Amino acid sequence: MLSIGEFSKICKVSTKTLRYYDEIGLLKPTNINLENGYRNYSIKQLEDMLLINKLKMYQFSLEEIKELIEFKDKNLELFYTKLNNKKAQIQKIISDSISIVSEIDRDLDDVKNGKSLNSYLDEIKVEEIIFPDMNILSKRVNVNHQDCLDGYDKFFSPLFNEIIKNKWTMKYAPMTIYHSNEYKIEGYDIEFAIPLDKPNEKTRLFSPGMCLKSVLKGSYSNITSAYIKQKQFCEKFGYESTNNPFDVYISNPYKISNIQDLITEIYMPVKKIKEGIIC
Amino acid sequence: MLSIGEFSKICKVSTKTLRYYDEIGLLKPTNINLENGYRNYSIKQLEDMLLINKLKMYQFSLEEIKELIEFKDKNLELFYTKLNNKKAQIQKIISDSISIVSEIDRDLDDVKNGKSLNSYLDEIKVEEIIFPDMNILSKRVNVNHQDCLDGYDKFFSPLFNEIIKNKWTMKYAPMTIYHSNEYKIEGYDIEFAIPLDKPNEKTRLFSPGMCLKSVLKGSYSNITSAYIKQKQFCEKFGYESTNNPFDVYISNPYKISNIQDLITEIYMPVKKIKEGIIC
DNA sequence: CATTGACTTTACCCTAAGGGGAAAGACTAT
DNA sequence: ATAGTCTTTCCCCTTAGGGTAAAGTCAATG
Repeated sequence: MLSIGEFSKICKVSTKTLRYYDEIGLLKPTNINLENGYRNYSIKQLEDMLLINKLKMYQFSLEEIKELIEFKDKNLELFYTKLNNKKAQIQKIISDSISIVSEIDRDLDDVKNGKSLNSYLDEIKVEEIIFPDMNILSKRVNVNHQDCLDGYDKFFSPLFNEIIKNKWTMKYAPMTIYHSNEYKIEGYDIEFAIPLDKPNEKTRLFSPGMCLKSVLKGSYSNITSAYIKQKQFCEKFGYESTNNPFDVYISNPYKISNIQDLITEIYMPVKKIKEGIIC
Repeated sequence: MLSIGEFSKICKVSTKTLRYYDEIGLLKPTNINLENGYRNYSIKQLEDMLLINKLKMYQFSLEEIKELIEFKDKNLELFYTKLNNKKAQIQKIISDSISIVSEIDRDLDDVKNGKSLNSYLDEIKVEEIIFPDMNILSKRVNVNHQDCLDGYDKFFSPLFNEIIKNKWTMKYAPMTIYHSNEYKIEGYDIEFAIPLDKPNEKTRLFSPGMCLKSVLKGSYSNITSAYIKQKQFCEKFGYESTNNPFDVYISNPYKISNIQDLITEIYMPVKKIKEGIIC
């Protein structure tokens, strides 16, 4: 039997940690002295601790490790699957980290050349246009964060299927209209819409009128940059936003191999509030 | 001027987050309505938020981001340095993650073959020996976690220098004797020692006597495995630890390119408490 | 003018994995 | 008996906000 101090010394784990693992039921000492409350660990538990440390290194949470240890002896297949999933997660971290490093490299270059880190904003252009009226077939959905990561394909698919079934004809690229007023973790209220050539009983008229338009190339994650440029444009030239913004997906993300080739149009319906301000 | 909700919508940042950034002083609204306490943000602050999000993606803490934003305009060099350091940190994460993936691969293989995840323990052998008495030149240091990661070179160097200066002769490989009784975050009490061929006024006699010995190949991070095997050996064959464990660094880590080639001997001074138990 | 619904405010409690420290009891050696 | 070490429980702290509640505010509607 080992005292908590001896156990700690051998495993190089603090006594604080051991008491915490006892508390959450991850590694309970084999016996506890009833007289003084001292924890006693068995030699066998050293190996348990070794496994816990290994799984911790693999970035499992303590909750997951608790489950895994239960499954280790009962359900080896599940154990294998979980380990495999974790491997995929870490591989994703690797690829994400590689992207981040290359983005930092671009920024380092900018700093060296005396440019601002936000200088890429200058590449986003804003223009005023009149968006033509459209008859759209649409569906409003509450979209959560995971859905955003998965892509919008699953929300557009039913609409595409209905169009094919009824032999309707698309007139323009698919779009999303943002009805949420605020960013919240639980999700956005998004209308997925496809413009058709003729109205029918399932369509509604979409008539945003005067809009600011920006063209976004590459990942959607830069979309806020376009919003910001449009807001700056509004302030500078005296426009005011009148309605919900919407996006048009010019290129189909599923037919494009390089994310840099993605093209999305960002629209913000506006009205003029001041005339003749030119900067 | 933008209300917190408008600002949130454009930047895709929750109002909760904006209030928190106000609280910690990271992004204070340009003005606050004195009558109702409403926060008002300027269009210019949208870009500040964009920068904050970028730096957050780079895994800077909010505290660091606060500093960085202050330095951005004053001290561009420091900004550049911090960005570069972060890049190095992320590259370290990448290389660590790659090691972890390959280790998971080994484990997946083990699971497939029906082996335990701790099966590598079987490769660590334990034997009983009598460790010869040594005259050691030593220095006791309180070593913290960062020192461990940096390597022990900086603690051995002064000893080597003294040996060279006095033209003494080394008799055996350098070693570390562990005096700490517990693993703590603030550090270990470690004695760095080099055995000399002859005693002198600076040396002390190191006489551990009967020891259990294991040979560890590869990274020191597996050292606890050796401790555990020795503890198991004690229990099985009736030994008891009598003194502080120590390690001998057979191969010089600075002359070895592949970490797998590292050889360290792990010793635990013991006495026999039971005889003739063979399993 | 009153009401309704949307928006905003502050305030309080919660997260994961322990770390730090205090106060009190327990053990061992002198 | 006393000192020094070990161990116990208890309470507060960390990051970057999320969840919820109660209360005040705003704009639009009846």
